[in-house]
Amino acid sequence: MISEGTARNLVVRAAASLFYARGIQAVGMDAVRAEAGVSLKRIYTLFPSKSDLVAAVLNHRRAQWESGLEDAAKNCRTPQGKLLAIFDFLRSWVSEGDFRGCAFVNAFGELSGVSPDVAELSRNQKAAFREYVAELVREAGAFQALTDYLVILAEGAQVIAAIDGGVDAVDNARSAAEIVIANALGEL
Amino acid sequence: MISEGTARNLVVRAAASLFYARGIQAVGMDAVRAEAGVSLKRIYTLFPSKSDLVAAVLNHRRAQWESGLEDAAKNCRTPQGKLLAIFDFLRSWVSEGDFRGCAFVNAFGELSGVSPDVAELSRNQKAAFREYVAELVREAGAFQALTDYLVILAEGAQVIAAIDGGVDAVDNARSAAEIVIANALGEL
DNA sequence: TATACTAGAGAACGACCGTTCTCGGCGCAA
DNA sequence: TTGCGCCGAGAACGGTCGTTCTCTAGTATA
Repeated sequence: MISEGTARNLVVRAAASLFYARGIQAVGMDAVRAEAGVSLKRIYTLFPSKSDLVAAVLNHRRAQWESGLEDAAKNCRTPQGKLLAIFDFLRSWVSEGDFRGCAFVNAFGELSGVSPDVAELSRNQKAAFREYVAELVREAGAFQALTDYLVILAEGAQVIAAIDGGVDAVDNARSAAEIVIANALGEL
Repeated sequence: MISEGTARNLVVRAAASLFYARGIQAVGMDAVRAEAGVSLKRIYTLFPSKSDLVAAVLNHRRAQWESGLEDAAKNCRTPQGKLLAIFDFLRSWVSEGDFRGCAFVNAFGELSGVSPDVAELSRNQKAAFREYVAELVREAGAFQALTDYLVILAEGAQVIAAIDGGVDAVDNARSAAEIVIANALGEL
């Protein structure tokens, strides 16, 4: 039999993929069962309700996002480079083909009106991303407003890339980021 | 009895408000009936299915967005002023209190995976907004990449404002817009 | 081998939703 | 006044979903 940890992973990954592709409410627990290859009974011992599974999926997404960001920043030496690496990471993610926007933005739009938990998880993820950017902006010695400029560009790029279906928005956001970074460092 | 046109308006406005507040799938047709004060039978003669009502709501949202944009631009003489007026319009909308992001972005995140119609209506709205910005950028004599910078800032501001629940993101986006506009006009 | 336990497959259950139908009442034409 | 047609209220229907239950089969232990 599959170990508990493995089963949990299978379920979270299957649910993450299905929720992301079709929306959360459009995916029934039976579809998760079929995709994960884990029985309904098992799923319900791992996650007492669908809401708990949704929360686990969002936590999984957040971990993915954060490790992706750090991987992209790893090879950059300067804070400015790490800030621009955000857009390199976005570019590779958007290029994967099944890109459909930020999972937190989608979940927030679909469920924040009826699920305070989803709303809070989304808020937390955005706050954590903002703090990640803020720290880099401090290291770069730029004024703090740059933080919000870059966060807004990154979120806007994801929205437009999802709806337009191309990678152009990310490249454009990166160009705009270069402009506001240069401006914030007094290089213009 | 209520005239057909009036009933149609009542239904679309009620549905727009409920869909926006709670998400589309979370709102049943019976809730629309209660909010609009129009019988289910009547609703189904006006809109053959819920999908048709969703499409009507999105068209209504698009008209609202476009007239709001034009109202905000009306008092501005220069193209640059009209471009910045986008963020003034966003500011007043976000400040209304029940703001929960762009209805098209929310609908896209919730339904684009299962409804090509919703996906297309969202794409069309974003394309129209982009064209509105592009025309102003042409009039301003700036290079065309500015169009995408501003569109991305506007969308990002809406996402962050929705999740954070404040108006700051819009003000920050406006500041960033001023920087990229000045840059595009060679004023830096 | 016999037994007790466990897990999976899938049926079952209750709730809800989109959509249609029924029924009772109101207005209107002759 | 009488019949006719339209309307709203709400019941009804078929389907789906989240969640639980049943039944069967396999396994480990004594």
